[in-house]
Amino acid sequence: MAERARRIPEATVARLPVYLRCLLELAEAKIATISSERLAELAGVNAAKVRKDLSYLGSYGTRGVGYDVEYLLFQMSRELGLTQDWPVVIVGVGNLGQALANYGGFTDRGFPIAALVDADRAKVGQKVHGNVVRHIDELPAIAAEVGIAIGIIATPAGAAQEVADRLVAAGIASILNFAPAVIAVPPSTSLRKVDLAVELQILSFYQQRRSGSIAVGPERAAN
Amino acid sequence: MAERARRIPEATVARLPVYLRCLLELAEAKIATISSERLAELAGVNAAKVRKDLSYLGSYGTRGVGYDVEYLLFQMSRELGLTQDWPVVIVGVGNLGQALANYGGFTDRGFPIAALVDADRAKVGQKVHGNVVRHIDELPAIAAEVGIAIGIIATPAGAAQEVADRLVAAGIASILNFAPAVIAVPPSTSLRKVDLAVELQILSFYQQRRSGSIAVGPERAAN
DNA sequence: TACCGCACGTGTTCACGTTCACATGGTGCG
DNA sequence: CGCACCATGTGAACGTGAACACGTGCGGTA
Repeated sequence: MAERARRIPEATVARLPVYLRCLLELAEAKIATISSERLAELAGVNAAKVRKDLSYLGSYGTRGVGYDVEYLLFQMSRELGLTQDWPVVIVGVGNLGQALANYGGFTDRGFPIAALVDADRAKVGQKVHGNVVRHIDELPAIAAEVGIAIGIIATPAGAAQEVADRLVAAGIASILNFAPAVIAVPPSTSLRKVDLAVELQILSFYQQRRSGSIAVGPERAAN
Repeated sequence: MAERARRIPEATVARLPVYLRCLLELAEAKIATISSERLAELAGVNAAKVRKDLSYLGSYGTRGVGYDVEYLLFQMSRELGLTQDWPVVIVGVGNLGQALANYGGFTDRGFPIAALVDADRAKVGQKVHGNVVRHIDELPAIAAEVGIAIGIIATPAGAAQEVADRLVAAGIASILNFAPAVIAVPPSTSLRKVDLAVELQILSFYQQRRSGSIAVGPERAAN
């Protein structure tokens, strides 16, 4: 609602949720104030980066003192859009899809699983973690019913692009892709991907290097 | 074995597995030769980046023609260390751990699940996807038995750091962390993380921006 | 009320990765 | 045998993000 015109670098956006989690832990431990140095330690980055990242949100710290945990939590939640729930639909009720549905960590953090859909009519009607599986053809109807914000693709690679197209057509503008495939979406849609095989292959690369010759490696995760 | 002294940028390493997957598809379709432009399209990047990335591996292309799919596949597999299997241990046999064990996609791609361990003795002895769950205290013994290369942390956040310490102590130098927690490892250890909640919160940020004011968003995933 | 110390906020410097544009050299045709 | 075409490989420009260092302002103390 305010004049939120300031641009936040993508790299910073990716770190905000990590800070948020640290702040939640601090709040739970009844710690009222935190310095950039200490927060940096918890988040596994350096202090200068923390200060710069937080400065994009506004000047919420107090010089000579640090940041008020509760206040920063509030501001950050607001900025990340976590003051409201964002209903999620999971497409694909195979191994991964079911695991995600059963995970539970989503609903807790403001991402309730509003629907499960699958292309296989044999799976339609099954109950997974309290949700009935519906057919993917119903996607537009479901999206309209409950205002679904985010679609999670948990299908085999071959189906991923078509599912993405359907999600976009249903008006869903945020997609998280678990399928091992590159998919294209319009510029107005946000797309993120999680590919387990890719992660393992990256680890394999450095492992290989370590065994083969003089040690070279990335010490820190680069998400 | 060779004088593999050239340094490959981390960003490039993260893209190699994607190229690899595209090449596998091409090989399956009996396509013998591929241009950087076409490969770029498949991988969802631009052609210049493809050429630069591939040039780090060596000069494996032919000017005026393109890249030989089979040959490039071979060279890339070698570079990524995929000519051998890398046994994996999954720590934590909860929802996520079981899903990963059942997934199957790992073994196919050269990352056989060699062991499952958990701290909960009630779970020890259970069978998951053909593997018997063993106690985490046995980790050093298991690691020595089969040469385990990679450890996957699928525990709750609270246990993650201790598990990481134990993996490192057992001589495992590559870790993939699914727990929603920041963990520290020695510089000689490779660490990558996958955090589902973080991914959703990043999507939430852009979704929020889109609803609130003039549309701003990252069109492409940035892994 | 004035001074001192401390931690934030930020302008600057530096390194990395991306993009561009073109020289290079291989292929095939006439 | 030579020429024209074409896609690779790469140096250089550009942009973004990381690291640094210091100015700034607030709180505490005497």
